Amino acid sequence: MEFQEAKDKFISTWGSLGTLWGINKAMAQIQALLFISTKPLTTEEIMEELQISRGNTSMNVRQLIDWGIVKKELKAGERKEYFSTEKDVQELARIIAEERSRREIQPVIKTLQEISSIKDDGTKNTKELIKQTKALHDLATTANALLDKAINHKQNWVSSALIKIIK
Amino acid sequence: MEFQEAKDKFISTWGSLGTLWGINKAMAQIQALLFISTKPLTTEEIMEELQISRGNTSMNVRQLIDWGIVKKELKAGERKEYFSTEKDVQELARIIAEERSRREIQPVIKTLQEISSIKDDGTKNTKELIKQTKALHDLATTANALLDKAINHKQNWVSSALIKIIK
DNA sequence: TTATAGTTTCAAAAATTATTGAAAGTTATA
DNA sequence: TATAACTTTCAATAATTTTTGAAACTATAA
Repeated sequence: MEFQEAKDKFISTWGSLGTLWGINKAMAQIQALLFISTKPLTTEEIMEELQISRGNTSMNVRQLIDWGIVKKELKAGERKEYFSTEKDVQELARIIAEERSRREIQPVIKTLQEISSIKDDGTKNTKELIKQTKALHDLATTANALLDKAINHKQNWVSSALIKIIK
Repeated sequence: MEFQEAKDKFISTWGSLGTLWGINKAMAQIQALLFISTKPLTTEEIMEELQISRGNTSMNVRQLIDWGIVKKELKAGERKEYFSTEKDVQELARIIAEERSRREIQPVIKTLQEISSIKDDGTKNTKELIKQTKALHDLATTANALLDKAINHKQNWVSSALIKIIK
């Protein structure tokens, strides 16, 4: 496998993974491109490399900035904006986990909480609904706390968590 | 909030969560419906409750069975098939985590492994590609091992893992 | 067998989501 | 303040994904 092939494969693998995570293809591909780039890139360069339109590039770069994964860099004496991504995988994982918790897990926990607090009218169906949503609420809360704890141990959390559990 | 409203809210919350996980809406809603049902349901009942077509119901129930989340039940003297889902949240989480690992994480690990093993031709770009894909490969491998360890501690893994890490 | 009660399949339609591209907007500098 | 260089917006279009529904299929019982 040559460099170009490997690079394309990396970008497309990351791109399709993104879809699975609720991140769109272009957004994931831009991040992938920046992740293996040796220097910050301009909108033009991203468009050229990924063969996507200016509008698409602009919108998705903004979203990556929103997520806190991509940073804008300005070069002295140049009008163009240069973009670069977080290069440290641990930090990248931390940011993604945190955003996902905030955007997805926490709202669900809140809803489960609301549902599980409905008035128990004594019927079998209501009892089952309360019981099962409570169980999910507890699971989600615990899993989220675990994730939260993990992502706040900035350095090497995965390895240290692993060691603790495995042994 | 009354029972019916709570029930609808639960089904739609679970449905939209599913989308985020690469599971389609109907599939997630069927699972949600079964999860709070006090008895196994037939195709007819599912169609009726969720207002979806017969074909849609059939295909998505099959997928849930494939995932190992839903089981078919036959009643003596009846031709109809009844469906029920795993009711224990811990076990449900275990199955979902395991399936996601198998379907998504493991193939990506394999691809990252392939990409990071390309021949180093000494150029800066190749070196960066190798370095970054290796780093991702290591992270994914470790995270996956952690998940694997966790899901194989059938009982109460989340809580016990949490206790170990928090203290 | 044949009728009946059920399930599955799949091409077409509908719904959703992503992408384009050109116009509008912004900002730096001459 | 005018122009050039660049970015953003957004309605229209394209691509993708989901859903439908009717025909094909399967199994049981009379």
